[in-house]
Amino acid sequence: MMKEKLSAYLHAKARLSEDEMNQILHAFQEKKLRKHQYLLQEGNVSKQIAFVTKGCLRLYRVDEKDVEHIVQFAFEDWWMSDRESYVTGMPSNYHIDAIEDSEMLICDIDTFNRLGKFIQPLGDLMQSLQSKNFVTVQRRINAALSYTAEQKYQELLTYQPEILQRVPLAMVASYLGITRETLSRIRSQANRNLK
Amino acid sequence: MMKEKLSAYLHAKARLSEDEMNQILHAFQEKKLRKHQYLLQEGNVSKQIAFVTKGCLRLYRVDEKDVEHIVQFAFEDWWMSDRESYVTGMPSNYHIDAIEDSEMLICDIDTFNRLGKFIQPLGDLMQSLQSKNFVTVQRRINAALSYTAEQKYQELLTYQPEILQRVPLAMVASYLGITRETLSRIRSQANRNLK
DNA sequence: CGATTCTTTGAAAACAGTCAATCTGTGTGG
DNA sequence: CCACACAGATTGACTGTTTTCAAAGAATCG
Repeated sequence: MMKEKLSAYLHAKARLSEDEMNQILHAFQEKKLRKHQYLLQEGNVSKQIAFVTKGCLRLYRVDEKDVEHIVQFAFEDWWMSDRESYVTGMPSNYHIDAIEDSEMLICDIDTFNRLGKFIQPLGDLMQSLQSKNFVTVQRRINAALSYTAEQKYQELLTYQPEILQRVPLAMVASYLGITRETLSRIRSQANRNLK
Repeated sequence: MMKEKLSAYLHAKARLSEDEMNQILHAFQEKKLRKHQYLLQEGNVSKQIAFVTKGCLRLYRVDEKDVEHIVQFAFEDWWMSDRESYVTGMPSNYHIDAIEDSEMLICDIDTFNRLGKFIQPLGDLMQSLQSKNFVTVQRRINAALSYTAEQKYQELLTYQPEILQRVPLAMVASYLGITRETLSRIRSQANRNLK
């Protein structure tokens, strides 16, 4: 069931032979998390990549004052990993947990990279995802550095409305780098302006 | 002279045969820019990648109020391109110009990618640079979203002091997403605390 | 219901931005 | 060698936005 989802996803995005597809699917393991359960805890070195088939994961950092800062969400058909920890080989500064009951497929990153190297279409797909991700991230930097709270909210509405529809507002605020109170005020003001 | 710099750089970072090295060097063209001259202007589609051999380039966006927001600097031995415009194929929202008299080698991105695909060590190098860049960028997002102006400055001191040593403070401020006045006040206060 | 969890609202405080003036250093032309 | 212009940096007073803290109001779930 989970593997069928990944298979459908890969089928839609890359041209793979039956053999290649099986190789890839074979490398993944199923995993389920209930709401609030962890995939990764701070202090561990992360060597896994997850493909979400159901639910939603979040990647976040906790600062000195115990405030959470969400870096990324991952819904169905999205990939999630702590790339920073993987790249640096250092223990992770991040947590990954499920914000809904979720199902995912897990693969060791080294294994996955090897697959990407030997199976061209998979490598190309990953390359292209990285590029798209880069654009998202760059937009995010721009927003964080130069937008007001209100502009950040508008940008989210424009480019990632699915987040707003799916995630508690307190987490949206954390993702935007503002407080929940500020987000709440912006929204109520935006509503008033509509009328 | 410029090509020797690139050659030395590649030699240090990747194992390339003489033939491969020549292929790569051959794809690049020399270019010089005086201070304030443009490599890329907003509204164009960018298809080039630059390897800086001397001086310093900056990539920046200009907002509705004509305020500049610097996304990235590139000193000697750094790469610079407007990846967003390349990935999306849309006209660029960014400018690239020289903030010192600079020299660089230019290559068409498609050509360069093709080289990376056929010359494994080059592809691997680029992959690894992307990964490192990813970590930098992620740190930048964290800083932008959750740090005070002072913390951002401290982070820059720790992780990218070369920027501080090289670039006018007004540009440092723009890179940090704060005003030059605020940066100035932070610095004078930091000095006072030292005594 | 009762108990979390999530969201909203209000008032005060902190932080950074804006505007305007001044200061500093560097280089150029007389 | 001086004077002036210019770019960059600093300072002060004021304004505005966002955070903080505290409390209360919805919504959801067993």
